[in-house]
Amino acid sequence: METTIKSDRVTHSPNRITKYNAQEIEMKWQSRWEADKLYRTDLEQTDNKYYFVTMYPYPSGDLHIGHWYAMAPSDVKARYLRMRGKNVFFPMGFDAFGLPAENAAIKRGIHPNTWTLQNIANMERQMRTMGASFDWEREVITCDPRYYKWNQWFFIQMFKRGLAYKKKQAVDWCPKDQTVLAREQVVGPDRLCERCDTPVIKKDLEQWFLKITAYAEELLDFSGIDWPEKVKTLQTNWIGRSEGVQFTMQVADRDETFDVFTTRQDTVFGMSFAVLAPEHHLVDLITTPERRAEVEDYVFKTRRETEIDRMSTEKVRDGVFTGAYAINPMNGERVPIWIADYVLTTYGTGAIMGVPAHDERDFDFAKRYGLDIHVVIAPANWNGEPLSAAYTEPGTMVNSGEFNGLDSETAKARIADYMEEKGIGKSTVNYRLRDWLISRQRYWGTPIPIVYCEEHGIVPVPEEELPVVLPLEGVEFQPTGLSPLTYHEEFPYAKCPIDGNPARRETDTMDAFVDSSWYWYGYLDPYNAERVINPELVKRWTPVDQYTGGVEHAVLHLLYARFWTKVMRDIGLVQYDEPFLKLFNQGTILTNGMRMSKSRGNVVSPDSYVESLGADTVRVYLMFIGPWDQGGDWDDSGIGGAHRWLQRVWTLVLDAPNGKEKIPAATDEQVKILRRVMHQTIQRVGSDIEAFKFNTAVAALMEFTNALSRAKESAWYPNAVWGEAIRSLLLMLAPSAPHIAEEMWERLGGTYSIHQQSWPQYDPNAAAEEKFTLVVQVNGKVRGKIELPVDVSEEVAKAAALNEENAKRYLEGRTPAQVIYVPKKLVNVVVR
RNA sequence: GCCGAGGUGGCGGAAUUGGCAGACGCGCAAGCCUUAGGAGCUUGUGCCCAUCACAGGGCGUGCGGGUUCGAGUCCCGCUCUCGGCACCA
Repeated sequence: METTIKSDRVTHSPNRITKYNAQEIEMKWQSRWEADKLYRTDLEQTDNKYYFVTMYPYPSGDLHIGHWYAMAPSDVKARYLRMRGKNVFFPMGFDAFGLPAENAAIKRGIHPNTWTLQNIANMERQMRTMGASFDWEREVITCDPRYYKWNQWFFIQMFKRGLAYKKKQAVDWCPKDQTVLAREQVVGPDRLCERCDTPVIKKDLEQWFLKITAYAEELLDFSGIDWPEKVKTLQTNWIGRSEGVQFTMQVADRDETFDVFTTRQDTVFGMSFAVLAPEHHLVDLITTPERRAEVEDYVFKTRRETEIDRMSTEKVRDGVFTGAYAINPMNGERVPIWIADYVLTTYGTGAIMGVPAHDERDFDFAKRYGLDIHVVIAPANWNGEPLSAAYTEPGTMVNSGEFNGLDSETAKARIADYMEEKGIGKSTVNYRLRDWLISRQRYWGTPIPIVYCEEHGIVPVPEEELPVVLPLEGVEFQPTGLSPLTYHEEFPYAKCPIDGNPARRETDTMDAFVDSSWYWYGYLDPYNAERVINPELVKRWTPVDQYTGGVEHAVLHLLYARFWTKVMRDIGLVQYDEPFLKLFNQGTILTNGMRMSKSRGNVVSPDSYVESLGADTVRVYLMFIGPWDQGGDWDDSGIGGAHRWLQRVWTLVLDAPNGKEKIPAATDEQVKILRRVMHQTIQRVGSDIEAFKFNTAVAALMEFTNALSRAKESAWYPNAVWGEAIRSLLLMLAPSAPHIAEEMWERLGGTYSIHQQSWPQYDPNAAAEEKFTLVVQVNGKVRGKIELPVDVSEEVAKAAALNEENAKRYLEGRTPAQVIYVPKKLVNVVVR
């Protein structure tokens, strides 16, 4: 030990050191790192590769505090992993197609391309002020033809495989944005447009879909990926798998049949009516002349209702009788066929069996129209009285022919088998998931590479002619309900790739979620003209090791991305099933409980904080305010605390001795304690960052700073010991506050760059405590505390506890009934 | 209605397998320093009682029960907040 070395070290003298000037330091290091290409990843070097992606932003114009909240902690983790020896690839790009650009064009007369590129330039500048370690050389901007060319290529591959198809159906239309939307982009019970909160309406339109439903079953399988339960649940519910049977019903006295789907085949003997969706094709055919007027009125009414504001829709279950009857295939009974809008065309077969006794909706409907209610599953202790509500629980089968007496769960399986045997129906799985509608009647997106020929119909553009370039000139942006490209002078006029005759080009563009479905493959080989992906790099670097982003994309981007990768697998581009091995969802920063958005005008800019306090302070504060996955309302009242801490670190590290006041040399014990705290901190900070617990990682660093300050005031430490502690502090600070850490590192004579150093080595022996505080409880209440060596025996600990002054007062005259000993924790003395 | 997450000081939030509740920070208070400070430093700070005493005591993690030597943590029943879904047969 070197504790005998004389000290001339003294308490601090803040006047002697340079003031912490965040702006100056940050600008200096940002340009240095950039000049030195510090964060350019060597993709050829794949030992210890780690592909870390954080969701790329939409270039709305300004990087707000919410972007920082998403990106800065990701950057911290990327930096940390590099120090742990990983070859981290941490790219960034822009989700550059989409509506806001076009809306800006309409509102302010600026071209969407200009608007987008200006915004990107500004946001890149802002991201640099954050000090993020993105590899900008692999940037991808999705509105670049060299990128969206491959969207078109993918589309054609899917078209060839039947995974992209065009179909006319009732789709969701946003009247404000004048375009259709995917089912996933219609939110909440009021069915609002995801972008502009306008209630959507239904329109019958011919649109392009991607057949995501072909992967429904596979998308339910999350094995092999480490994703938050929440996202898995959201996706699972969204896909909405249900098992049941589909069986055929004969229309009485007619040569027509229709299929129904049910998950409750055990209740089939209780059917007392059948219901078709008003849009069902049979409605017109089977309606009897005397019912026709009423039926047509109802059909007209429902069609109108879907087009008016859905908010006013009350869930009244009404419908009308068609006059026709159907035969229950299980017992030959005739049941009336009704139509009602509570039956949806878009799910199952668009027709149901009505079993009022065992389905709430059917019960309401039957009550309203005086239809029969047959109980076929007896509740416990039921003795034949009418039900006051539908009984939907399992029970004993009654009035069900040969299935009587079985419990309904068993009967479910038996009846399914029976139906299969008799050819009545078959076991079926239904999903709520719909195919992904990707057509958009807007300009700023990837043109769909299709040509319509009078002779040959729908013809894909040959791959060698890609990209179909989105024209930048000669476009009127006013939305008309048709794509602005429709009115372009040249764009719509094409030649049929087969016969060369004049043909019409598809003028709709693709949903921007197509762009984001594969962009991380693009980073590995941006804008390659020859091939969609670089197979070598994709093989070596993907799947992505860690993905971070907001949970709002759970059933949008994150579902589409999984689908896309599975398609890529089936095309032979990748050899695995899932794009992102690990996912972490950070929370959202709100203002007054509301999401930040430019349109709401409630965005908080980090720029003024960066200017006055520095990027390092903002980064640290964002990490510190709470658990990363929690988010919360923006409140800057504590940001001064983060700044003060960095200031204290600055002083602690750089304060030079001035030789005036002597303080004692540290004892062996003090040195040991200092090193112990250091190693405990190394352990804590590392495991916290690993677990994305940035708030407690910062807290641990603050505690370490406090411990060092106290140590420095009370004793002089030998250079080796003190230097090691300070260096560890800086190394651990480096991912969180990269600029100030680099500056102090340089001033201490450290090798450039601190960001290329290794994370300090954790030594469990050095971290181990020698003593612990034994808590002495009497009847479970804390009555005293004793310091004891960690290896104390149970007997000694118990004896010490029983002898503790304050505890003794509670034990006076009484014999302990029981003495509980928890090693290294406590002794609880139980008295009666 | 269904599914999911969550209720801890004045505030943001800490708390392996049940074992010192309130780490860290904000705010607040007192003191120091300063020509001044919305700067900096030191100390204190869950609530209540008590006290010369950093003697002590009572209460305390949304509410009500339970299990246990011991519960923020486990179990049962409520309640409130937030997020998602919403006639899915």
